[in-house]
Amino acid sequence: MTATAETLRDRPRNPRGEGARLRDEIIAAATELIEASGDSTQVTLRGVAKKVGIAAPSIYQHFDGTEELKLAVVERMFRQFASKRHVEREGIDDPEEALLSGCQMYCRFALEHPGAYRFMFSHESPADGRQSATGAAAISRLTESIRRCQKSGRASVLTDPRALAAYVWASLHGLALLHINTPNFYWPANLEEMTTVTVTRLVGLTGSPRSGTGDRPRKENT
Amino acid sequence: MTATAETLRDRPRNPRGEGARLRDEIIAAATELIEASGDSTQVTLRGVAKKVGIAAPSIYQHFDGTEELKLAVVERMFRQFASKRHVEREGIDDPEEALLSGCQMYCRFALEHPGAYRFMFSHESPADGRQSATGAAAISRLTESIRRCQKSGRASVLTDPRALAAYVWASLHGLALLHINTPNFYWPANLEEMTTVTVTRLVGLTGSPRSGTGDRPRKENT
DNA sequence: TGTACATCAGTGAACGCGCGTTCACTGATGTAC
DNA sequence: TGTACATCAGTGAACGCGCGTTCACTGATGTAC
Repeated sequence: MTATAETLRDRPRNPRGEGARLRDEIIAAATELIEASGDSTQVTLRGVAKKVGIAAPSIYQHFDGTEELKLAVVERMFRQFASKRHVEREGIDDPEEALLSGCQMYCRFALEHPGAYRFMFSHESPADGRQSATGAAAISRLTESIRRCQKSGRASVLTDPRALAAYVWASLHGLALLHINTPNFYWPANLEEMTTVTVTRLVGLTGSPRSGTGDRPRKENT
Repeated sequence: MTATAETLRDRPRNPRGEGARLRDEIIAAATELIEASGDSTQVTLRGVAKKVGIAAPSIYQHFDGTEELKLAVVERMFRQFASKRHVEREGIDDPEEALLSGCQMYCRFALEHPGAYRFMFSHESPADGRQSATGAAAISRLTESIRRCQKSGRASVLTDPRALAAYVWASLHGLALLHINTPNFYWPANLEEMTTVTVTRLVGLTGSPRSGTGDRPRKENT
């Protein structure tokens, strides 16, 4: 099989002045590799080049090296994540529903992009600075959402909303990651339900008027 | 520096009949490498051999290859973990205190062995089978501990203890892992305190007679 | 007591592989005169 | 309108590296006769 050669021949070179297009293709290919493996060590310049259909050295016209490429990948992932959240939050007025919906979205993203999620929050992620920027935005949104629940009397006001946001984030991270990494564990419920229960208890939600997601036992197995 | 050569010369060969000793040395070296990096890709046969002070092919007398070595490392880590838990649980009668103490121990282990912990529960961990054996034991101990709290009237009985154990485990995992991976995040409290609050809320502890770790706000920042 | 042999605990050289990175290059396209 | 030149978007060969893995080996020690 001369797959590489074929691929190389297949790809038409970008028109003059639009060489930057390749940058996006490279990031996309690297993202796919990470999504597929969940492991950033799989992202090699040669591997990415092969996937894009270019020669490995061509990457150097757009990235200084592997680290810079990985950084770009993580940035893109966080942007995707943020835009997804933006779409999701449209048209939910009820504070409790909004909070739970945001948390569900978080976990759904993790489950739908396990490789990406794993990488975004791993110690390998080169996005320490960027991550805290985008991450800080997400956390402050979560904080706001919790504060709204408290103000409307739907949540316990005993704990500072900023602190609660950290508790919620940490727990959801564990839930999502373990569901991804050890799906064969005997989970008492699916990720969505566990998210609801966890957030409800941590934040002390008093129960939404429409669904009553309070402390009652759900479909958990006995 | 001829460090490698020196190391090789330094190591005396094991007496006849005790070649198996090397096996332990190899596992120990691999464990150190993982603890240092938290990344199993750093565990290479050549790297381990160098650390032990032997030639790389010598490893093949004890392990079939990298995967088998990693499996042995994870097994050892879980054994260490279990023995630590065993020591910890001595002499605590109060059910609530016992539960919280066990959870603290879990998180402390994670914080003290970040690389090991990260690897044990990562998707790279080759211990899918073994992990669920040792892991199942840990979970059933946790379940028992929660059940005892419920029986003594210290915890909400609204949820099945087995389900609660899963909730607790997942949340602690997230807490521990994020404290390890993103220590620079603005955490509202240290890991110990967050563990107490999280477990208390998830399990619905009613407050121990001696310390009152209930829903009251702790030293969280506002 | 001596000696041939088997076993044990490793070694050292070599292989092919994929990797990051460098370097000089190619060929198409726009632009100044 | 023609042509020399600059720029752009890449390429292909080559390098040194560390890796897993193989192979035949070495030298010490126990054991059978």
